[in-house]
Amino acid sequence: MENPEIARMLAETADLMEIAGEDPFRIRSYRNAAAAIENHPERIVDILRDPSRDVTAIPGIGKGLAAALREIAERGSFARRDEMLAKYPPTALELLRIPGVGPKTVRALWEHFRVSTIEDLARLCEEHRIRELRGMGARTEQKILEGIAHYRQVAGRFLLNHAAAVAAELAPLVNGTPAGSLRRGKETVGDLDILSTDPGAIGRFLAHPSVHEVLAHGETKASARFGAEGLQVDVRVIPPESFGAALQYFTGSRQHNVALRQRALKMGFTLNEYGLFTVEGQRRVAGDTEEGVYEALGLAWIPPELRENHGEIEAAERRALPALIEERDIRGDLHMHTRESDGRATLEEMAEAARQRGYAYIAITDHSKALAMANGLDEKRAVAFAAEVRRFNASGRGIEVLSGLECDILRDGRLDLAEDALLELDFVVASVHSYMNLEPAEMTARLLRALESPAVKALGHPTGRVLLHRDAYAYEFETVAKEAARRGVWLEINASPERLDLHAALIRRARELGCRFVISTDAHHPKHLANMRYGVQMARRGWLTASDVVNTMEPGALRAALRRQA
DNA sequence: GCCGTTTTCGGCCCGACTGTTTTCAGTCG
Repeated sequence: MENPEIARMLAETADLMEIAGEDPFRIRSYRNAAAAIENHPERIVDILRDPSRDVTAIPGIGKGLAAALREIAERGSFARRDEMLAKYPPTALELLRIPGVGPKTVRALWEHFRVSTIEDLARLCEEHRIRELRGMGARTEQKILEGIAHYRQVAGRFLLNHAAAVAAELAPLVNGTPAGSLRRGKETVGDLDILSTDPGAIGRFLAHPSVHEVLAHGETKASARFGAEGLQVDVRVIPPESFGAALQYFTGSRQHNVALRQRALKMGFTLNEYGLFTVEGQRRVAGDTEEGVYEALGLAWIPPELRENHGEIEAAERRALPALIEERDIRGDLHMHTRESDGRATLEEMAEAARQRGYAYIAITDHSKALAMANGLDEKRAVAFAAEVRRFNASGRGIEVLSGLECDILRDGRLDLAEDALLELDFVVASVHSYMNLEPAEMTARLLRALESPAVKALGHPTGRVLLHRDAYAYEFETVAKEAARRGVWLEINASPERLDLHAALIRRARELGCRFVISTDAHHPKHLANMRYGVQMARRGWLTASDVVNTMEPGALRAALRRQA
């Protein structure tokens, strides 16, 4: 059993215990243990198997949880979990994912109505029976229905990093290439397409232990759900002479392909997943490589991230596609957290992980005090932290650390910390974490006011969206982007797979308005630094080149740019 | 449940909003 699976088991048990109304501190222990295990570099089952090792050496694992872990390793579950599952059906966990529905509501639904599925809950709301519960009224029924609608809208879609992880496991197994929205770097993925020319691909795919619920199984295509999360994966076997055409076809997008096929017809060709053929005589013109298909259509090869029919075909015809930024252009990461607030590693550990990635610099940007739940820094701690960073840099560790802060933007647009303290720091990214449903005009004014401070160098996760969970907050993006450009405040492209904020369309628009960008992972753990690839992909989808992105600069140039901003 | 003791108990981040209440419970971050 792998660590993420163990972690999920503990977290689900914690959710069920919360529904049961058990001691909140005990529940937190389960959640802490789940987080510790999820992020642990070694397999927990290996540690358990080794008599010279002690699993309680992991912070957050004590005697009780160690016993539970041994039980999980032995039989795939543990007593507390079994007990909880005897009390509440597993479908109750899904109800918790509806915005506005929490553990107390789930418990009341089960005790009063024996309801634990989304379908039944929706019916109760429609029949106005929720109001039979104490403290619930018509407005609550309406809110729950809205929450269910939102949940259904995002159900069945997966975050980019999840699809990428599945692809990384399956593609080598089937000698395949991932296509589809994953290859285009779209922020969420509905299903995963993998193309292969290996006739044995389908057999090996279906034999994988995490493959279940086979939806289709033929000579050239198999379709199945993968893993506990159930991402649908399609594996297709393609004749080698058609591989390029198939890769093009299955990468999409649909709009891009439609435009490409129209172009082919005008040129006397017909394009499908098997190749590019002459209309007269069906003679094969291209198909073994993607480059060949585009070339035969008079186009430069188009990077997958641009294939949305948003002008890329015209640019490819003029040979005027931008030289898109690449991950290797990135020289540092300017947004990350440590244990000082809600991160899980130390300054030293984050810096070392960044150095191993080949970065020249990072900024440590812990939260500010308004985020009390994250143990955010006040002025005194922020200034002390800057001194600590100076000491670190003086010790010569092969990477330059900038002292920074992710400073909360308060409701009225003021910054959470006093300006003189902020000006002691090298890099301040200002972010909204509260009051996210203000009226658009008020939110716009709030952001404009935050941009006024000379201490603010960047605007963090500028729209506040959380993928599959929460929409962007409403404000006049154009107005704010223009002001950011005028003041030289950079817009963050937050590379966390849960956010990917800004998205492509806004990046492109902001660039037209003169903005510059910083791509940042918002890492809370060393392993999150690897999420940079998703931010770069989002920047590519926004047509950015390396010169649009400030953290492609060498350290000296970046320092100079930061001074100019002040 | 874990942890760190002032070492076997007591503390463990908390403030604000919403919808329902008439003093508060539930949810969220």
